[in-house]
Amino acid sequence: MASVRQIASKAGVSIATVSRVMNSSAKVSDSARQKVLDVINEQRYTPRMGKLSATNVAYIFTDSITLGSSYDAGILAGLSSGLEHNALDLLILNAKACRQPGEQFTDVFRRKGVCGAIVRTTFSSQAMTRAILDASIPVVVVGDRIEGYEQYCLDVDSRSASQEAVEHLIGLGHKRIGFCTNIVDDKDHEDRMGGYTDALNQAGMDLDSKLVFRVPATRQGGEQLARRLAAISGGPTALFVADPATGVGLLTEARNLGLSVPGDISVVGFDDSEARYSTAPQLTAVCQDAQHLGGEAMRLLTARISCQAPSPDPAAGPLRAWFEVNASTGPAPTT
Amino acid sequence: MASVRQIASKAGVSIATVSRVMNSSAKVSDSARQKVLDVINEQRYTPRMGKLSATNVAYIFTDSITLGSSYDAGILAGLSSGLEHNALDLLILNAKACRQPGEQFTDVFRRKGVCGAIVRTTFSSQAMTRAILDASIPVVVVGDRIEGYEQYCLDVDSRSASQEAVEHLIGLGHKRIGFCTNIVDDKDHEDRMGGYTDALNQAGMDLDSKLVFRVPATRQGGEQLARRLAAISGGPTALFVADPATGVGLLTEARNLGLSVPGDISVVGFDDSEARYSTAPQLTAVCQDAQHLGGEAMRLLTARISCQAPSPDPAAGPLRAWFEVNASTGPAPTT
DNA sequence: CTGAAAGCGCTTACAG
DNA sequence: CTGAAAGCGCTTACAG
Repeated sequence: MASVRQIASKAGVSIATVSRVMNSSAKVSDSARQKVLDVINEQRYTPRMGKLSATNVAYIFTDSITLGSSYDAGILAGLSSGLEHNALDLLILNAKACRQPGEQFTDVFRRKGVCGAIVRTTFSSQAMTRAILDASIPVVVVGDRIEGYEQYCLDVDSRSASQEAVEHLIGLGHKRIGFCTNIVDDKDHEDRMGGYTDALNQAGMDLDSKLVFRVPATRQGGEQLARRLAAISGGPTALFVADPATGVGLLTEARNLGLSVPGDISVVGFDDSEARYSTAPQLTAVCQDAQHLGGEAMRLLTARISCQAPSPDPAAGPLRAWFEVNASTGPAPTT
Repeated sequence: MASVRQIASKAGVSIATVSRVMNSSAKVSDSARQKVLDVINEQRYTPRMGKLSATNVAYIFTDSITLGSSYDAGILAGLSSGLEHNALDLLILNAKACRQPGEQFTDVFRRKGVCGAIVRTTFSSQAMTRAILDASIPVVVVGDRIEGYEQYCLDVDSRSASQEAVEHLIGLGHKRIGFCTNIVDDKDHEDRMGGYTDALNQAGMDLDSKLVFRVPATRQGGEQLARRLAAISGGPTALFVADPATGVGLLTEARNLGLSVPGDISVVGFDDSEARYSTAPQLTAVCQDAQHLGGEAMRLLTARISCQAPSPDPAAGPLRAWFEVNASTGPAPTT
């Protein structure tokens, strides 16, 4: 609303003095400064124009923002490690909400001082991810692989580790091996499902759609899954759960229900932090390191921002998921 | 470096056309637009002046940024819940690094479009917290209570719940009850230590400084603590561990070392998420809800930003820690 | 220390 | 669609 001119006239000084107060320039008398500050506070004056700086890295969600998950916490921790060294700050953005009517992402990024973006995406919002990729700033996509933009995508391949996990279950004699995934799809979850079907195929086993479950990727989802498993007969004797919180919730509620892991059912979880070590039993899991992923994404992004090493192939040092056997898997029950 | 004028002359158009291209205004021919875009990309042109908007909420660390902890993950999740509704975005800032030479926080906040800040602070940086509080925008402090600014501080009182926890241990017959806290102090940790000493005093027990431990508030710190406990004789038979990750690491490493919890040693942890449910044994703990704290901080801050309900007393609905008995505490060993 | 005036970088009617 | 020119909001020598 207000401008320097109005503030100046209300305060009974010139616009130059208002400007000096705003810029913490020392050469203003205390009395003049006070008059100006009073009017500024009263009018809630904020300059409408000014110097722009683009020193923010955006962590931008094309779907809803889920900062509570271990995946996002890990990524954020990784991202933040590269921040100070580069004098950058981190801005959390919701891609759906951040645009004003008719605005392009280029405009949003300029308006918000964003010089580079990490995109957190899912299948259902690929169009939006493409729109962000077409903005005029460096972008790195995590968790998905967008056709035609492969070099901007940094994902952890968990397909072969997932296959290994299911082969481990097959090797333990399990015949009915289930799979549980999130209610939202992305490339990461497709990989895990792919590893599951690869292992079944290779062993000549059929995919039974009754053994494929979908619950929200939360502790509550895992608890719900445990109750479903306890309620059905002829259910799986082993399960590959493709989300960290789901696996933890499943173990907790299984214990409450008197369902023994791995006695009654073997569980392979998925871990992107170190949750597998604190569960009881410790969770056999396909693992990735979300913090490392965040760190690499930041490294790649800052290199692009400063135009060092255009890095045509980020897959040079691929990020790998691995399979780790702990205590939640065992031989198939002999019925 | 470059300005509209230079871009215009290099592209062979007028500054008006450059401006139109920058603003996605439709009335530019494709050929002119392309010429301008080429020069802009080549020169890496970014406008130096422009419209300012202040729609960011800062989560500002006066110490190092620790986004990996469950406390920060919870707070962020809580903060983000109030974001979209208010058309605000979240900016992570390091108070030490964000100021340019001679700059005040007021200037930083204006430069970065920050209209309100949540301060994440510790004892060692109270001066910086005060400087932030004196900036001209609404501020809420979490985790500490700054003298003279109590109404801007939102902290969870864990003192009485901590006292209750230690009384629980005393009631179980423990005589040597230890306390473990972070290597960095803040009001939250002071509360927990206070509750510990309150309970000892009330029971007529002396504080033994050999039973007070300090390790980094991480899983590794907890593992280190377990090894220290295993190595000494005449150590505590019960322990109140004032940090979430420390308690989890302690349980994990204790199991590795063959130290039985609660058989050999009872452990009361601290939990700000739901970690206590996935440990083995499930952790008896003083609990707070970091996500709820973040949500309340955001509610308070947005009310101040929009000048609704000046809310003179945020303690109206106080945030409370509580004590929860699970399976990691038991009777003192009979030696 | 202060104000009138020039200046900066960008945007926007206006005329063609 | 485009440019010359006026305009906007803020900043900054300059003179006092």
